[in-house]
Amino acid sequence: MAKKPVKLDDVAKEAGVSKTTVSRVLNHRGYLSDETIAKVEQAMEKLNYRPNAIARQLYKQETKLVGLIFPTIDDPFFGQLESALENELYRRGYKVLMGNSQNNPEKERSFLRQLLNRQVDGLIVGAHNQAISEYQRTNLPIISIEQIVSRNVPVVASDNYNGGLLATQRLLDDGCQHIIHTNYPEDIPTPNHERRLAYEDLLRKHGQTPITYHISFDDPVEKKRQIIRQIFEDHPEVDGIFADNDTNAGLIMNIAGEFKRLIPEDLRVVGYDGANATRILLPQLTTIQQPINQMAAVAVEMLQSRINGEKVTSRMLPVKLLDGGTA
Amino acid sequence: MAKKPVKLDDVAKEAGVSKTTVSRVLNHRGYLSDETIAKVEQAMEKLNYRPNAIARQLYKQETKLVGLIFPTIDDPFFGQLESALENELYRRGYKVLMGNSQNNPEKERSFLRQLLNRQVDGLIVGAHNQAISEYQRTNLPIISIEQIVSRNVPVVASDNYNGGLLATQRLLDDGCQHIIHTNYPEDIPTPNHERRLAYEDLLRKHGQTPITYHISFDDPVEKKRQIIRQIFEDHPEVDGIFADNDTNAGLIMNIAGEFKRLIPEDLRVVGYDGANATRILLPQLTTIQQPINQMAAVAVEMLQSRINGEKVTSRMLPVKLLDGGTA
DNA sequence: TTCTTTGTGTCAACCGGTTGACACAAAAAC
DNA sequence: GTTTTTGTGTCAACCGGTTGACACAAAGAA
Repeated sequence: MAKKPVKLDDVAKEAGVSKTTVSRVLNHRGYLSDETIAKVEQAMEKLNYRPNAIARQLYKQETKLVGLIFPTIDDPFFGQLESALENELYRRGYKVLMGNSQNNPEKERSFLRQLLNRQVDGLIVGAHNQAISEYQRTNLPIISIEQIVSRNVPVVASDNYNGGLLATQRLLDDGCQHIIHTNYPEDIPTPNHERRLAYEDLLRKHGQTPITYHISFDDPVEKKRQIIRQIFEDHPEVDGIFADNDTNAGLIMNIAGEFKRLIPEDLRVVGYDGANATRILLPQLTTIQQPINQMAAVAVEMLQSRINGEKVTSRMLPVKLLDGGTA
Repeated sequence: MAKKPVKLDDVAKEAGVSKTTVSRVLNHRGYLSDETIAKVEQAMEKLNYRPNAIARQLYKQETKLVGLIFPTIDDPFFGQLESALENELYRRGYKVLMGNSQNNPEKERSFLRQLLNRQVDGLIVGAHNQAISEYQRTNLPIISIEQIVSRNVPVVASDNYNGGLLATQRLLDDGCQHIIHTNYPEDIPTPNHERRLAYEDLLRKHGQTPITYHISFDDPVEKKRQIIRQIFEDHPEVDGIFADNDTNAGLIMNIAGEFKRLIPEDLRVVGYDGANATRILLPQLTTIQQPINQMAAVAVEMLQSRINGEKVTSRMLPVKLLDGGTA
């Protein structure tokens, strides 16, 4: 039952030529007579020959594989991002090795270590874990998205500071007097953190006191809901919320209902991300839209350059405010 | 600049032993003295040695990679499904090669052809394209999810017929007189199609005329919206809709607003899937929940069995109705 | 003392492709 | 009629690990 797979040699024997000739037919190189090509192709067809990709990779020293390391894929933002990355990479002949770190440093490290063993030609990462030393001492081409990984890894990010300004300004323009912000609980300078800085800077300039609640990206939903309820309990006067992502904005809108707040009459909400899936399910949400597909395209382009041995520098892309009805 | 990567031989030389010994240290096999082990490990550390995974794969004839072929990953259902699959596979020591067919048969075929070249140890597929002959003539272990691929590929599906019954029954119990269904436009017997059959059977049993509108999964959103508007225009009397997925249910709820229908007073809606992301953004939606994580676990378990050379048979998992407020 | 057994490590073949070097015949140039 | 060019194909080394077969020394058994 377990018949051995057909190999190059078998085809060569069947066609009455040498391995080299078959390989040449396969790769269209060197001089071949039409007659020989036909013979070889018939033999391949007859034996249903499939070349062993691993053997080729070993010799060529390239796998045409790119690893993606992100926290999860079950999320509107990351789903769209990885989907766009896969598309761009496929166009350039790369396939994708996907690793979800789940914000588990152990898993991320183990994953990384394996990919570093010449399993991939490059890496695009956006996982939240810092300080994984493996990122430093490798010369595998790496690009990071919306995340600072290491000094020598170029970053693709959207203009988070301006996004924070746009969102906060909109709430101010709406006349909100008590604007609260939710953000990811980190004091380290991630791009996301810029959103908070913009919010705080602008709010202070307008004489309001910034208040930021921390919601971990990977907390279970129920915990997120708890924190949001806490906002309404601690600050019943709140009349504007700038959420650091659309999922949280969605939760806020639901819980506002629990507290009998009408949106946008009693409470205005601005989200962040503007991913496809949330645009479809929550079209009424006003949000800051990141150019997700463009970020993917740029990241892949940069990675390709690095694989080609060129130097690249970090890039920042513009965001825009998308009008729904919630602010 | 382009310093050659360190190889097994270099480590052997550094430690003053043979390749075999280093390989043994690496794989913990055979008799080794503590002294030798220490010497070798020091040498590996000093040279920052990383074993070449490709070379190992070539000899071992296994890659510890599993390919996933699905229409897209930018979708609540598929996002959660692939996320769960990745998790389960990782637990068993497999990494994931992701391919989004985008319902592009060309891409799916090309992808498949490449993976078949001994790039992966197995495949889990849920792409919508039928009749890709490559699926037939390979003896690579394959499991399919919610999709019929080929006679010899076992399927993991949820109980779609019962899901259709539950949804339709709920609308009937609510007293709906004019129930419409949306489904994917295929006449071939996919598991999804069972939802429609259940709807039609049950509706006829209650003396109502089944009406099904077709919405392609991969249509652009605007087209989907058009079709839904058409429903309200063609059938202003509609008072219940059973959507074949939650995204469509979300669109229906939005467009119901355009037509001044209140939910659930004027119109009741039942969705399908109950994925995490939609549960968070649309908690008010009544829907049929597929056991997505469990389906992933079962699929991986089945795949592992097939890789081990055991026979497996298709499995069907139960669904349940989740109460929101829309029906 | 001689014959196992156990510990330690080396040799060389192997996995399945790719390719530079080279052989040889036929056609073209001198 | 040589010499050069062009077309066609083969040989053998190589990519970087893994492992069965085997050599040899030291310890234990007969």
